[in-house]
Amino acid sequence: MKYHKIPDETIRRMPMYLRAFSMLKTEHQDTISSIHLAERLHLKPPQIRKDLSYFGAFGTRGIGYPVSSTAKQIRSILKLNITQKAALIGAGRLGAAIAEYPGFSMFGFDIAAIFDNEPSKIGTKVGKNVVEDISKISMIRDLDIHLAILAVPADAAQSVVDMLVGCHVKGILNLSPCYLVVPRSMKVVTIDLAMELGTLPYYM
Amino acid sequence: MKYHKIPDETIRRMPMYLRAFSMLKTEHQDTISSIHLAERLHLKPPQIRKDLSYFGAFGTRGIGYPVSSTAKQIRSILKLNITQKAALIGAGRLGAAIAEYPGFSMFGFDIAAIFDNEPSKIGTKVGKNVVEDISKISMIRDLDIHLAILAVPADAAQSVVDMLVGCHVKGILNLSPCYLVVPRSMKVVTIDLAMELGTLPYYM
DNA sequence: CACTGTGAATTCCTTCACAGCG
DNA sequence: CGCTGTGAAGGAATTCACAGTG
Repeated sequence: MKYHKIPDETIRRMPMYLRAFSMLKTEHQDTISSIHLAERLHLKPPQIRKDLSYFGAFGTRGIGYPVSSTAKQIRSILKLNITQKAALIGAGRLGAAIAEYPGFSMFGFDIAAIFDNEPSKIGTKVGKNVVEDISKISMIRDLDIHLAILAVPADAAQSVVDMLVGCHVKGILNLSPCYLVVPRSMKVVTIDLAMELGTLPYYM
Repeated sequence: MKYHKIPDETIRRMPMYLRAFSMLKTEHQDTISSIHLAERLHLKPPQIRKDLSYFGAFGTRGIGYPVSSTAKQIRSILKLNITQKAALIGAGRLGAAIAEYPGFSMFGFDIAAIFDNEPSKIGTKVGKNVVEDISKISMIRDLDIHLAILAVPADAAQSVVDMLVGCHVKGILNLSPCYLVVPRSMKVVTIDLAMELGTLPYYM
């Protein structure tokens, strides 16, 4: 295919595809057509074919996509073929839930450090990590971590982000309901539970 | 303005606007222009003007939008002017984090019941509610609750949803990484943390 | 005059329709 | 034949540009 800018929406769907292919693999299915994959994911078949074709021709005509090798391809496109270390900031209830969330490992994420500012939490174990004092946040740089998950109160989020900039963090998953000011080199994804819930009554 | 279908993306942004206007109100600002609001929200001014204009002419030319009355308008558009009761299914770590999440009240949400299937959790207090046995899920119908938040393991999610259909639930915020089969009358929003995190390394 | 409100233009994304291939 | 891969068509959302107004 000749040059095309890859739509952001396509990138957003790639992890969906990765999850689907991973699950198919555990089901010992070795190929899947765009039609059947579309059914699973509530998408249209041409959508899937076009999305995947941006990155190459992974499928076999007449058959479909080989599960195992396509999963591997997607993993390397998303740079999830190498373990991605992430730091978790905030060891409250939400932080603890995230630390023990089993779903990250399928994508190759590893929570490699946890920080909090509350003395009573520092030194306790959350998931597999011991909570460190936020003042030791430069550990993130030393450990060569480039991803952070923010599970702190909204009014603390920006000041934590400013620290993370200095630690060479490149991507943030922000769970606070607030807008973060970051350098252009940093990518932020914000998830705001209340906002997502806020659209539902409109449709009911 | 003549008839226009309102874009889904506009609906998705409305809670953002509501949050922004609510915050402006607590800051005692009484008007805001689309330019300044756009700066706060990292959007473009015409986007905001167009979004709001789908629902009417809330602004004052030469001045901007009146904070208090626009907030009220958005709240009623989203049907958040009346308290929306929600049931929380799953009282694990994630469920507990959600039960105590302070952000829901700004949007008028009230977690009115919590359910779990684990005997050790039933009867304990999480947030302001006592955890009920999932077998009592029909309480949802009796309490006239039409929203549910799903914080259960992925393999349990579909079976819970099937029960919720019978309870006349109309909207679900699903926090499990899975696709739910629901009747057309039901609206589902799924948030998959790992998937959101999965896009970040690509951009780094 | 400074801003909103809005048709028109543009950009972006999805879907179609079919050529091409195993 | 059945499915992928893909230009082209279509549709949706964003942005522009400016008329309209307090």
